[in-house]
Amino acid sequence: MSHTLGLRQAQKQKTRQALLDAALGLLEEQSLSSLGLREVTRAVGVAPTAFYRHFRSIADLGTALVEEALGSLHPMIRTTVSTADDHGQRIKRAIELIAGHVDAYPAHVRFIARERHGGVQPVREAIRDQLARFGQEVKDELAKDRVSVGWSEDDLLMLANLYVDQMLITASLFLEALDAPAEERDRVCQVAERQMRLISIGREHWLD
Amino acid sequence: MSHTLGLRQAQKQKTRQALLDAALGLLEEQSLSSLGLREVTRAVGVAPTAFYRHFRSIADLGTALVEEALGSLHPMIRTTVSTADDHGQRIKRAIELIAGHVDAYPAHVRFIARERHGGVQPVREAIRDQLARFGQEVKDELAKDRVSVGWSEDDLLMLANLYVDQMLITASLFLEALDAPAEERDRVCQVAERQMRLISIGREHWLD
DNA sequence: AATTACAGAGAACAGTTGTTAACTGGATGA
DNA sequence: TCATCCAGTTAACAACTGTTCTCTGTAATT
Repeated sequence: MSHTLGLRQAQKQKTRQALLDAALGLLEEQSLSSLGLREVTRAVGVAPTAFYRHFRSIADLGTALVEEALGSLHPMIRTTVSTADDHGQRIKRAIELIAGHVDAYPAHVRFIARERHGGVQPVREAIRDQLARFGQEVKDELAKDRVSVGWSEDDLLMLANLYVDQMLITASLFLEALDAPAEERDRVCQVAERQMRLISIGREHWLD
Repeated sequence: MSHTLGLRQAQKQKTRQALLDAALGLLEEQSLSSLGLREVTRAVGVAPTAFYRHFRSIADLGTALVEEALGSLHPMIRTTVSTADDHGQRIKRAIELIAGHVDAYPAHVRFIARERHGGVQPVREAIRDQLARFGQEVKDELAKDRVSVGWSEDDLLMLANLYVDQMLITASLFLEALDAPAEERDRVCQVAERQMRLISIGREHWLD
């Protein structure tokens, strides 16, 4: 089942990706609900009507961006949470992984943080669904840990979602500190690590 | 120093408030960066140009909304955190207070959640400043607690900000559950309470 | 009673927006 | 080779945007 994707489809996917990239760029200084279809096509250098060959609407493009930003992140999360080494080290690695991801894909992170509570319903729902998946996956990994014996399913999911939210908060802080001096970035790093540690301590004493 | 506010100024403040209210209403299904000046004046029933008598721009109106939504909340937070009774009861009261506030001012809460990471810089900064104030105030109250002896200033502020973020997350969850059946709302309530309790447990064992 | 200040109205401006329809030209499959 | 498909173009549409300038009526001041 090889699909070598003829010249036709290849070019189509190329402009589709160009539209997504241009939109993501424009969204650094505005929200999705104010992003214009013509604005996007103009940035790509293509006729406004060409937009409809790829997306029904801006909201549709938005949900595609959600998939692009979060879809490929699931394996990353799983391995990070599951890898079992020293507790303190694990937290440090998680924080560094978040920092690295924000460095590599700042626009994607900004988009998710911005549109999670943004003005476009379908996009909010797409993000909510993805984050719920993250929650389930983190829960599954936590369940394997020996610290989790005696925990109810509900409590495991509660903790998993707490971790997921905390990751997003941390990512957002790193984003704000992107152009800040190194000392500021270090400070954010330390605060994030301590918050994560405090939650983990709460986890260890949950059943007392 | 009495200022009985002549007829003139009284009427002006009235339309100003009408503009704020109309904007807040329109923002339930879009973001600030897509809110139009004419849209707001039309909703109030006033000429577009009248807008400039009250605000320089939509961003300016946005920062006024931030003040309206968060400015009067400081005393509420202080007393809630400071009141010293049974630990479990304190958390329950805090959650109920958040739920009540979301019920009473859903549009304000939505506005803050949406524009905290939204596309309008001055508004983001206004919200960030207010939340930083909340963090400081919570820290001040936490410092008075006997559980806080031996804590560094940095760690106290770290914890305070963790609480503040958690309050916002909780408020946002209540908002999503506003039109949901009572059982769903109860579920949200219980999850929020447990997350808050887990953080508090982490706090108690922080110095181990 | 006469003058000033000023909230709001009205009209006009150059640009912008989403969406429609009909069209073009090169890749695709028979 | 020829007919078909379809990504992208062109042109046009009514509706909308923020902002300027000028004007009006009435409250506030003298």
